[in-house]
Amino acid sequence: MQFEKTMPKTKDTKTARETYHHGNLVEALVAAAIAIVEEKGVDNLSVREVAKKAGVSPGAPFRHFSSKGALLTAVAEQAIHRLAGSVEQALSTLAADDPMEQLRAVGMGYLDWARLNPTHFQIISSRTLIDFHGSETLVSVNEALRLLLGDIIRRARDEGRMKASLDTDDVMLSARAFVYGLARMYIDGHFSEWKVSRPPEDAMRQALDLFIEGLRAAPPDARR
Amino acid sequence: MQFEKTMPKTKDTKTARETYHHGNLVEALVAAAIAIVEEKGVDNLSVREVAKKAGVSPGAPFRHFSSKGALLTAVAEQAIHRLAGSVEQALSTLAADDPMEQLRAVGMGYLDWARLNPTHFQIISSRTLIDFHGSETLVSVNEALRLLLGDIIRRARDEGRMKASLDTDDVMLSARAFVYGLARMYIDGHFSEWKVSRPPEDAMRQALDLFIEGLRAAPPDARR
DNA sequence: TATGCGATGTAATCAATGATTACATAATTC
DNA sequence: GAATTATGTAATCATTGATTACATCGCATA
Repeated sequence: MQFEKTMPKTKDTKTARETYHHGNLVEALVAAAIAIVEEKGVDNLSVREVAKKAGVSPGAPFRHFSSKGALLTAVAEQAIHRLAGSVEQALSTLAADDPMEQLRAVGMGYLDWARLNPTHFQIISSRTLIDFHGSETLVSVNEALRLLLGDIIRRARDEGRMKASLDTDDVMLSARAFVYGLARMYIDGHFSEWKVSRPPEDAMRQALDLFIEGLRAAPPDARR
Repeated sequence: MQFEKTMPKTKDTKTARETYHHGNLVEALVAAAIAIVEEKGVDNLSVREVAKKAGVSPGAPFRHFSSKGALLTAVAEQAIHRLAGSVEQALSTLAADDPMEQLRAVGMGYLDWARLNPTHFQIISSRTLIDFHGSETLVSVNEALRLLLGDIIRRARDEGRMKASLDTDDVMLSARAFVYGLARMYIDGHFSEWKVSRPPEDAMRQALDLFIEGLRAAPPDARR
């Protein structure tokens, strides 16, 4: 949580910290970075300000993070766990064991998190701000989510709930592209240009439903 | 005279200048910015380097562009025209007057251009790098593309080629999100993580087909 | 408990960059 | 040909990421 040194300082050239050593600077830096990023966006984040917010000198963060990117990567690692949590949570609320419903839940869990955590979504989606492939955490959590999606799609197909003509890999890529595109359109500020007047979450849900309906197999007794 | 030493002797670059005034600095700056952006990415573009490439002092660009963003906006204005051209070109190659085919053509025109012009796509998609809404050109060309898509979708629906249950606005948003997501996944470097082993253009075409098939109405005599 | 060494933070500094201002020079207009 | 405007230069500033030399702490070990 917060430290007492963030309180108004009586002497501004020295920090109000009692000890020379911070105690837990790594966590404090990540927390400060998150706060700043949420307040002013990723583009307006400087290591100096992070250091200032944590109450240390401008060079201190570099003892723990070799670069600004490394600091943001730590932020991303925390973020992707929360994204995965949002997806799992959405899945867990389902009553029936229906793969098409699971597909929808995964999509909405992803979209909800992106909508509510736009700057974090931006960070974990970037491959220039952070060192994605250099982070075991980022790679593995991302892969777990991908495999989860693959399992659901495969099951939907095997159970005849999805068009048999569809290839699993194609559906995986398409589904990911679709939610990624929706999330990024929202975050990048394209919704206004596309006259999305409804609340974003409604528009996203409606669009997701449209996509999923396009995958669905006709019910077996649909002939007349 | 100072500027003589800034001129590369016997060099073939077009940055050499004999006169104090450049002559056409605005165009030269945009061209230089494009070259640098394509070579080193948007993130590594500095106004200084643009100025250097154009053979002028670091401050000169600010006589013509009030900020780095204004310069990039000019680049974006040129880019969006080329994007629109790619879409129109794709449409013009169609033989039959089939709205579903037109939908596919628009999508592929968009995706092809994004794939072949990744950094330009990034620029025109950004709302922080450039002043999108402050540019009449960007807004109007974007809107024209949106209206074009709307017309095609409406016609597909009216002609019974698309599921009657679908709302035009929903299809528009979904279609845009889908191609935007594909393009950004590719440009942001997500394809490798999603095990897209085929050539990107093939994967994109396959995915686009999948999406469009999901919209298509069953042929009237499809019952058995 | 004393001490020595590695870990952690500070201060000073560098280079790159976006941007501003005062000034110099060219081009244009009358 | 002089005055005016447009255009480019030079100098400078503030911010920032990053490095280095140094100060300080605190923990392990004897």
